[in-house]
Parts: sequence; C-alpha cells; structure tokens
Amino acid sequence: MGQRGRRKGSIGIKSKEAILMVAAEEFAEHGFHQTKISTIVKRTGLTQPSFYLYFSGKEAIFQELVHTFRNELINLTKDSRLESSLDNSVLPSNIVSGLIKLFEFFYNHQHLTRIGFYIADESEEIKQAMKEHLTENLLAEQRDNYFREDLDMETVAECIIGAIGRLTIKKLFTNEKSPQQLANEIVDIYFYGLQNRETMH
Amino acid sequence: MGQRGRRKGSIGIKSKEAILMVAAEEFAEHGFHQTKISTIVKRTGLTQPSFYLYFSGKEAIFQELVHTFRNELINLTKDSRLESSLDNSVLPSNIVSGLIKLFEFFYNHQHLTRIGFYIADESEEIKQAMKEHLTENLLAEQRDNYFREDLDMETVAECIIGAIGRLTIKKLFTNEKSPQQLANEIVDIYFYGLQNRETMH
Amino acid sequence: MGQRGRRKGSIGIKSKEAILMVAAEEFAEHGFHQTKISTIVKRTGLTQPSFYLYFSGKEAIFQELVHTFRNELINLTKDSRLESSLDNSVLPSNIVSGLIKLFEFFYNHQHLTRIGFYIADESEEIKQAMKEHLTENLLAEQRDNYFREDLDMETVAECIIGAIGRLTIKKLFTNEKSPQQLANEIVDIYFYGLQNRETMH
Amino acid sequence: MGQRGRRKGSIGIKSKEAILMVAAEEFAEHGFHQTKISTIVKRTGLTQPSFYLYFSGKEAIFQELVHTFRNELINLTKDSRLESSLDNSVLPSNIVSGLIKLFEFFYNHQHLTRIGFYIADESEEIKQAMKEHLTENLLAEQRDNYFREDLDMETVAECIIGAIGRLTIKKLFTNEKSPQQLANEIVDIYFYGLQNRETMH
DNA sequence: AATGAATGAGAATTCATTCAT
DNA sequence: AATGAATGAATTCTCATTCAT
Repeated sequence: MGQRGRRKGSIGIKSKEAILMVAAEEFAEHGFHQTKISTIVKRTGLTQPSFYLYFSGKEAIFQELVHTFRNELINLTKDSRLESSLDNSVLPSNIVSGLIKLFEFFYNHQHLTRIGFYIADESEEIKQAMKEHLTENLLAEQRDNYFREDLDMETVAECIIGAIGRLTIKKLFTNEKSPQQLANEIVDIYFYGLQNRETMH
Repeated sequence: MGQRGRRKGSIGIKSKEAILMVAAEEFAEHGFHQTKISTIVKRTGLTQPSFYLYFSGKEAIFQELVHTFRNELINLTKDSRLESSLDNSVLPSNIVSGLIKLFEFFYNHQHLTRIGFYIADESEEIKQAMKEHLTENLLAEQRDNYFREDLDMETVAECIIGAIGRLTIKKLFTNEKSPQQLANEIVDIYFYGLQNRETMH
Repeated sequence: MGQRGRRKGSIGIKSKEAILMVAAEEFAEHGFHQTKISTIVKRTGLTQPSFYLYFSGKEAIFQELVHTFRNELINLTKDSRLESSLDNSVLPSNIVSGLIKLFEFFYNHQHLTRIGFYIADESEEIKQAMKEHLTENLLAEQRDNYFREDLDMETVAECIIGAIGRLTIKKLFTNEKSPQQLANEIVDIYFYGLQNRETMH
Repeated sequence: MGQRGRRKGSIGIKSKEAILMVAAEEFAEHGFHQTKISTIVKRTGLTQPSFYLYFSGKEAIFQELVHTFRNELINLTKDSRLESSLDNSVLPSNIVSGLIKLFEFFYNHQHLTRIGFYIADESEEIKQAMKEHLTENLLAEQRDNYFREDLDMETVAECIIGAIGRLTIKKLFTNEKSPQQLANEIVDIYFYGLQNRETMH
C-alpha cells in the first residue's frame, strides 16, 4: 500500500496481465509474426527481460491468449446447449439467444476473438469444433423434422460459421449491428431463406 | 526448329514462371512473413540473385500474385453479371452457374485463392468488392420481388461471402465436394432456408 | 563505491563512444561505402546487433560524426569572429590566432576532420559555410582599407579554404608543421604575397 | 558501311569509347563505389557482358580513365615548363599563360578532372606530382630573387594547388569564371598579396 | 520484481562478374 | 561483337532471447 497504483504502465494491474492485454491488442492488430516483443513491453512500460519473467517466449504468450479464447468459448457453448425437447415455436428464439451470447462474447473480447478466430494456426481447429457442435444441433433438429431432410447439415453448419465470422468482423466490430440484430438476422435468413413466397406462382 | 529463336527469350520467362509457381505455393502454405525467398529459389533450382532478376523484391512478387488473382476474379464476375430480365424459374439456375464458375476458378487456382482470399492484406478489400457486386445483384432481385423485402441484403451478401470462403477451404479444396455440388447447395440453402415447410402449420 | 550507481548506465555510453571512435577512424580511412559495420563492431569488441542498440544504421552514425564535426567547427568560428575595430598592426596577429585555433582543432580531431572535410557529402556545404564566413571577414577588412580594393574576396576566400585543406592533410596531419607555423605562413603568404619587393624597380 | 552509324547508343563511336565516356561521367558524379557497371552499360546501350569484352573489370576502366588524365596532365606541364631565363616583367604573364592552359584543360575534361583530382585514390599522388613540379619552378624564381627568400616554397606550392583545386570546382566548372580570369586572379593574389600598400605606413 | 547491455541466428538485397550461345 | 541468364560473395539490418546485476 502506498505502493499500489503507483507503478508506471500498470496502474493496479499486475505486470503479467498488463502484458497479456497489450499483447492481445498487438497480435490482433498485426498478427503473430509482425508483432514484436519489444513493442509489447515498450507499451506495457516494461523491459524485455521482464517479459521473460512471465512468459517463456513469444509462442507461449500467444498460446496463452489462444487458450483463453478457446476455453471461454467452450464454456459458452456448454451452457447454451440446446435442450432436445423443444417445440417448434421456441426453437428459433432459443437459437437466437445462443447466437446473442456468442456475439456478445465476441464483442466483449474483440482482440481475443480476432486472435483465436483469424490469426492463430489453431483457429481452424476452433472453428472446426464450433462447426461440429453446430452440426450436431442442426442434425438433432433435422431428425426432429424441424429442418428439411434434404440438406447436408455439415454444409449448412459451415455456411453459418462462415457467416458468423464475417458478420463479426464487418458488422459487429464496426458497431454497425448489435449482437441481437445479428442473431435475429442470421436466424431469419437461414431459417426462411431469401425467396419471396408471396409472389410465388 | 520452330523452337529456335524462341529459345533465348523463353528460358528467362520459364524461370520467372517457375518462381511464381513455387512462390504461390509457399505463400499459400506459410503466409507472407514465413515465406523465405531463399526457399523459393532453392525449390526453383535457382540462386537468390536470380530472383531479383525477375522481381524487385519479396513484396513485389507477392503483389504480382495478388494482382493476378484479383484480375482474374474481376474478369470472372464481369462475365457472370446477371441479366436483369429473368423469370423466376431461371434465376436460381443462373446464380448456380455463376457460383460454379467461381468455385471452379478457386479450385483451379488454389494457391492464388488462398493468397488473395486469406493471406493478402488486400484480401479484405477483395472480399469487399465481391460483397458489393453480390449485394447489387441481390438488391436487383429484391426490387424485382424475387427476394423477400424485409431482408438486409448487405447482411445476406456478407453471409454468403463467408459461406463461400469456408466451403472453399473445407469442402472444395479437400475434394469433398465439387463446384457443382457446392453451388447447388448454397443456392438451395439461401433460397429456401432450413425450415421444413411440410410440417409447418 | 563512488563508482556504484554510476555503473549501470555508463557501460552503454562507453560502448556507444567506443563505437563512435572506431567508426570515425574507419570512415576517415576508408570512406563511407567501404567502411563495414561488421568491422567497426569487431574492432569495438561487440557484435553487430549491439551496434543497432546505439545507432539506427550506418548512415546514422556517419551523420552523427559529421554533425559533431560541423557543430564544433561552428562553435570555433563563433568565438573567433574578428572584432571590427582593429588597428592595422594587430590584424594579422588576430587572424593568426584564429587560424591556430582552427588547425589545432583539426589536429585534435583528425578523423572527424577527414570525414567532415573530405568524405561527407556535406563536406562541400561545410566548406561553403567556412568560405562565407571568411569572405565576410575579408570584405570587412577590405572596406576598412586594410586589403586591396581590386581583389575579388570570394576568390581569395576560396583560395584560402583550398590552402587550408591541403596544408591540413599534407603538413599538419603528417606532423611536418605545427598549427602555429601553418597559421603564420598562411598569413604571411596571403598578406604580403610572393613578390620580392626589395629587388623591385 | 550501311552498318556505320546504325548501332544503338553508339552512333559512330566505338563501343569501347562510348563506355569510357559514360563511365567518366558516372564516376565523376558518383565516385567509384557508387558507380555501377550495370548503369554504365545501360546508359551506353549495351549489356554487361559486353563491358567485359573491353575492360577486365570496374577497377580497370577506372584506372584507364585516371591514366588518361594523368598522362594528358603530364603532357601539359611538359610543354609549359618555364624557361629559366626570364626577366622580371614577363614572369607573371608567363605563369599566367601556364595556368590558363591548365584551367582550359580542366574545363575541357571536367569528368576526367574530377576523377583524377578528387575521386581516385591516386589523386593525392597526382597532386603531389603537380606540387613538386610547381615547387621546383617556385624555387627557381626564388633563387633568381624574384620571390621572397623567407618563404617555404613547398608550403606555397601546397597552397596554390589547394587554391587551384577549389577554384576549378567552384568557379570554373560552375562557369562563373573563365580560365583567363582565374589565372590572372591567382597570380595577382599570390604575387602581390592582400595587403593594401597604399595606406601602409 | 526488474533492468541495462548484449547476442545468435537469420533474412533480404546488391553487385561485379561469368557462362553458353 | 554481343547477349540472356545466372551466380558468389558480401553486407546491412532485425528480432527473440539471455546474462549479470
């Protein structure tokens, strides 16, 4: 005390966390290879050797960030697992709320999201996991006859993952659309399709 | 003979093309920063200075690849511009054929596609251009009452671009699905949606 | 003790100065392009990256040396500005003392002098400044009627600069003549000329 | 014939001479190390291997230029050797005419002069030779009592060489003064000195 | 807990020069 | 007499990482 809050560059936060924070920003912005340890520590107000007090290297801190993202993402999807018994009318709204949570999470962890979703070598793996989770759910709905039988649900899942990825970057992170809006629109699009049924014959 | 006279100038061109080929592969596989000129030339069977005979630097050859991709992509979309007068029934098949061409192009230029679509700094720009092109077409259909009025077509376009991106990598490049299949499935999904209308009501 | 506390920051400074010293010697001896960073650091007992700890590049360290030379030279001439009110008899002795200081400075900074006077791209600029300074003084004396009216003082200044340049290299740096001797001889030559007036007419 | 004058980049001149010409310009402008063979041949309208048809290397062509300069300079001074028996009145005019020839030679061979006088490693040697030649003449005049006895003629010679060097660059090559003017001014300055004898005593 | 100083290993780039034709 | 193609040998500079304090 008296000490606390005094340190340059890390007002109240521990150095390690300060480094992680800055690193997330740098990695998110510049990617792995273009991010320099020297820049991270400079921005944190520390020196290079201090960095190695907390992390064994560049790869290590990056992995730590990726893992954080992955874990929190897993936690999220664990909760939002769709209960199997759903009546038709609640289904979409249920999915919507899952998507909202996802977009909110992304929104609240923009740097981590960019890293884990776009930058990391493991991002493909992470998306793969999401896709599998999603596919399972879609298949369940399909089996329950809520979704068309003639669709390849893996392809559908892949489409949705791709859509989420782009919307996150282009609409969510730009503050153009809120998690709610995006969730609703996605469900709307994928549920009902583009076709105008009114005019149909 | 027939050969003669062509010889002199052609070996250099061959070298240049060989370099471009290998470079595309390396960039596609390892990204810009991890790709080393030394590896490229070694694989081409040349030495480093020869590289500089044909390209002014690493950045330059990368740009050349990106430009090639972009230009060929533009040519492609130029042709496939939807004619405005279409009756309802042809519309999807028309879109399908456009998508087929796109996927075929991607399939035939996998390295370039990875570079221009995922690796280049300009890849966002390139996708943006595709999105705009797509949005315009979608809006036209919407105005003509083929598509629902209540959809934000930019969001739809973003979804489709995202979907194309993922399917290209996960289904097309893995040889799991053909351009035809992918085109059909995409149109099917986005046109009619997931909802099983049979059971509805 | 007494030492302590000073230690930490000072070794870096010593390295920097050591580098500067060796660099001055190398540049003076071999010119800019033939001087190799690798040689400089090797002679300093350091490795290449250490060099970049203190200087941003080859150009930068060279400029630093040139600037040092230029600045010290400016300081020198600032002091030795001739006071305008001088009676005839003191004039030469006054000029002599200015020249002595100049030659002493050159003698004490041989490497820097070679760099700033002969090697740097800016050396022409530096001489130009000296020439202008000298011309002004000469013009003042001319106006005061100490010097002949029919001489183009800029030409005279140019001659003197040229003479100083050569004498510095060929007489001063070879230890053939002292600053005093050179200053006296120059003043003698330019003041009275070669002509033997005794025998005249 | 029919052939003649047809060659690109060497209208009527032989390739070797064309190369020498361009090389002189390049060396004069950029110095030895910054001059690139590739630039020389490009400007000559030839290719690099052609260069090696005529010269064994960069060093060789440079030496050839330096030798040309040196030889022509020697020829010049051979002619203008002062005859020993001179009466007082002709002396200066005789020296003047020697200087005029020198400046004219420099003016007509600007590139060579820059190379041989400022750029070549041997330029010091060349100036040394000039200085010795000059010193001898000055000593002769001194012995004949035309020049003051108390001057160190080597120092004087050094001054004059320095003066010639600077005036050549700053007045002659800039077209500010003609050979005649420069020769006259130099003789005037060194012969009679700056001192205004009118006001003296 | 933190730092000033230093480095190993590598990467891009340049240029004079040569070979085969 | 001339060239397209290619290269050996340097050289500058960068960056993650460590040592001694």
